[in-house]
Amino acid sequence: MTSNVHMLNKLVHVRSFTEQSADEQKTQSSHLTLICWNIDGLDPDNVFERAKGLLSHLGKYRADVVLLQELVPVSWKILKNIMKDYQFLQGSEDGYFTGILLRKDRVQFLQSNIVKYPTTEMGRNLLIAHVGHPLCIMTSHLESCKASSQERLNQLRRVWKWMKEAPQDHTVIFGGDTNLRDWEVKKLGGLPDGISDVWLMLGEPEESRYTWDTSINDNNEIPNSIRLRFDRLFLRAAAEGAKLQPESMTLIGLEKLKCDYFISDHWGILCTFIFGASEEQCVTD
Amino acid sequence: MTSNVHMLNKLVHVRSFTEQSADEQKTQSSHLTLICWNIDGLDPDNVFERAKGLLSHLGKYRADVVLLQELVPVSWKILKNIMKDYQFLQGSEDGYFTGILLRKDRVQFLQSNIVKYPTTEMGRNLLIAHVGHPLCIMTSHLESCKASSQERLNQLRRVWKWMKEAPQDHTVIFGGDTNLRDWEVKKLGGLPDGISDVWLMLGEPEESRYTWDTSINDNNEIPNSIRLRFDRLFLRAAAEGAKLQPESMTLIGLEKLKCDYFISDHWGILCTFIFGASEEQCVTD
DNA sequence: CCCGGGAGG
DNA sequence: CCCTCCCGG
Repeated sequence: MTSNVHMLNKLVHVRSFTEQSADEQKTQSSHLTLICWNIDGLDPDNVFERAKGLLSHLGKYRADVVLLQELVPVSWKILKNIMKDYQFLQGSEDGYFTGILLRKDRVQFLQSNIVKYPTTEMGRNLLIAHVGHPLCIMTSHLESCKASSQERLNQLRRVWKWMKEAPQDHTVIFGGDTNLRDWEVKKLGGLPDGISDVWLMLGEPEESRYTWDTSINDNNEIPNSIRLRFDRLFLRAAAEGAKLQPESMTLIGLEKLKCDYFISDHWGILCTFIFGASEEQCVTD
Repeated sequence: MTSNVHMLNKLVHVRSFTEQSADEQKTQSSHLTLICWNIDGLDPDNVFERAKGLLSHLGKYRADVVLLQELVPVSWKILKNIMKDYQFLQGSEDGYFTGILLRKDRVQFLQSNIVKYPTTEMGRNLLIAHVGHPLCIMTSHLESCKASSQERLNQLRRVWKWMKEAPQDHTVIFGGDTNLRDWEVKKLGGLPDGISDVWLMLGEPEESRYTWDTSINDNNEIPNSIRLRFDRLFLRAAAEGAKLQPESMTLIGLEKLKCDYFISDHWGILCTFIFGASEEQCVTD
């Protein structure tokens, strides 16, 4: 394990994690950037090259907030050893788990919280970080597989409940691998009042619809072409004051590595938000 | 195949199919008796002993109408060769199929009809017989297995439509293996106006609720105890004039054969109806 | 003809 | 982590 970390420290361009581009400085005060990605840490194939690819993306975008799912201890250690300018929060110590990475010079960590799903059979939970602005950042990897729809929807209801009950002065951003099918959200009566799906807010851009797509991604060697929007961001606005508006959403990790694998069987989501006055304020002020 | 029929002709007491009990004569003018049974003709085990058991029951009750599902050509030939006093109508020539058997001295056959289910993947259809009184008799074996719920409900809607649209002077009796779960009927908004579930009309007698019951019936070697009301009778009253009222419903085929098998994995339904004046007539005449 | 799990595509 | 098929319970 330790030698793996050393090897990767050599492989990646550590430089990229400490420098800051001019473009980035230009926008940093008005924007929040976020990456959400299930990195398929359970797949034992081409672990090093895939980790290298992941680090390359994380270093390229230097997002303010990184939400990861299917981390395993070895990948966690690798990231932690290289991304020294991020605060690391993990959903669990062992098995596979989620993580929240907060860029220290951009978001001020205040406190974190782990919420258990009482009936999960896959060890899933909800990881929450309260940070400055104020923001509440959440991630989860909801129960996998079609057959676990009921449990997944239980977990989704719990996520939505926590989003609603977060402090009213906080903007709440949830990002995760929801494993959701559209009919499941419909079954719950659609999104609850006050919670928005960021991809819907952006007008359902077709090019960032499917985050899991076996018509392109053959990491899992699934012969059927199946495309699903498993990975989603939800937003709950703060009650008043400055609001956060989604600005763009693109998918990352779309390129094949030399080993003929993709970084993960999921694409990553790169999303930018813009801090702005609330609509109410625009009208009334 | 032919030798099978000969063997069974020797085995069964053919006598029972031509004699008539005193009790039967007493009630025949006022009552209609019906048997509905999925006889599991696809199960290749103990075919002769099970067929013998079936013939024994059919000879014992000499029902006016017998509705069978999962007949196969060999069982069809056996029954046809022995039950000479019945008119035989079959839903199909090959594979497995449904049949309507009409006791010639009790019900007058007028015409029959086979209605295709356009999207069945299991070759299912609706078999209809118009007989005197006038009655319209229907049977079907709706799409099997939980996974085929959607197709099964399509077929159920079609059955109900045909029941509703039968000539208004006819009483309509449907009996078959519906493979229905209660939640599926609820999903359709319950029984449509004008169509009744005979078991419900009789006050939901607990002892004839489950027609498929692996807690007792081990023909399928299913270790879990699962009880379902797959086999159902529906009734649509004639618009006016004499009505048919359900009187009793009992399950048959509950006893084990010497081979340690039951006749079928389904119990049979034995149902009696009584011809009587309609409620309206009772009040107004 | 139930359910769940495992293999293969 | 898709789906279907098959098998065992």
